[in-house]
Amino acid sequence: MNARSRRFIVHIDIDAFFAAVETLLDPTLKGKPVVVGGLPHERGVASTCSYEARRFGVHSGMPLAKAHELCPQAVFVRGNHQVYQSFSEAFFRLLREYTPDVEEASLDEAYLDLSRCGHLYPSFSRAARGLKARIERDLGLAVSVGAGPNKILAKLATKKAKPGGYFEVEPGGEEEFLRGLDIEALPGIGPKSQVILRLLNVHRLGDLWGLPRASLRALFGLEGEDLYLQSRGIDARPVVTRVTPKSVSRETTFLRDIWDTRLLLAHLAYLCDRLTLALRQGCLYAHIIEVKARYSDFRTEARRRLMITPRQEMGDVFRIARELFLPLFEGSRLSLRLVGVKASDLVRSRPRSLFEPYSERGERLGAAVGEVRDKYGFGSLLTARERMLEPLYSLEKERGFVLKTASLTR
DNA sequence: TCTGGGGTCCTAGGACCC
DNA sequence: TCTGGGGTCCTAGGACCC
Repeated sequence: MNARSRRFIVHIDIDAFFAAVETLLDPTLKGKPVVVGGLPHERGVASTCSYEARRFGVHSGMPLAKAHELCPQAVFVRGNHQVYQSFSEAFFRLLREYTPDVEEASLDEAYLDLSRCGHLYPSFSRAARGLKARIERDLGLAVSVGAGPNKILAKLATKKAKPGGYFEVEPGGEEEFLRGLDIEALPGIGPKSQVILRLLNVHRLGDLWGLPRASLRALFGLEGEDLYLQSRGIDARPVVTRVTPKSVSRETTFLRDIWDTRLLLAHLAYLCDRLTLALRQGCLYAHIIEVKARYSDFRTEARRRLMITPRQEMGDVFRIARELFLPLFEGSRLSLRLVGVKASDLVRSRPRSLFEPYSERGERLGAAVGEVRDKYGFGSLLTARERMLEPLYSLEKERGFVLKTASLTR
């Protein structure tokens, strides 16, 4: 098969992304264990940690307190998502110079389909290696790159390449490559599925080949079908260049559980404000608004509403969020550790409704508020309700109570 | 150890319709 | 008067990923 007709997928992943950016911004962190996600006494988990921290057994998803216990000398930073966002944008801009067929798998992870660009690259492998070198030079961040005839093989190749390497699964080499991999490596196999598979004495992808398709289907549903195929390196999923996100959400876990309804509503308003800002920036309207509450016992409940007319404005979204939230909260006897709000079933433009006159005033107000905030920061303009949070926030900041988020003043 | 925030996708069950 | 079956929509929740 020549290079022109072969499918060639590249998967690329920035190593320890948030920690790497922090080290770039503050070179004194170089060579030190770095944990991004919060300060050790705060509620939360590590979102990223440097390879130096991993040597102590720290990993992402680990509670901060535990990370501190394992590695007290680590540097703990809260992190700054706006900075990561701008690095991510630069990352994807560079990738799109190589091909328009780029899928944003996350902030720091992408799939590229080079197949359509065969005429540009005499050797796909060389193009992939060149891309890796280019990213590292221009961004100053180490990346791992995997390549293969489809997404699953490219992704697994990247795992093999970590940290900082390049690995390619060549045609014919799939079986040998896959056989010995731990089932944990397969995306989609989380803790729950692992328990089930290990009980069946399935530990490596090769072991999975012994299970009939019907058994996997019975055990895992549609996910089982994927398991059957992906464990054999079969994957027809295309690289998708998505234009519209499926959902947008904002949520906060408080440093201390909250019981005060007024305070909770004020925070809900603040989240709706941030959410609608994101919707406006993306020119998105939501058919579904959902509110989430996590109680002091860690139980989580959500309530959603489907709307015929999609919404974007703060006034509409908050009114609905509040109507969903109050019965949820008042029905429980517990204080809350988390509130969240989510918009989904998103559309690009708002269809005109015959029965609801289009609120030009509301849209213009939203746009104006957005402009001021883009220029002077989110905290430059707050609703009266959000102002309620401010004294409380500054009052208790030193003691590290209530609000972890510094976004109010950002 | 005490459990983030932002996402995607799937499933089960009830309502409703024909 | 005690009753089917299939399809679709909607809600709630959960597994999983980075």
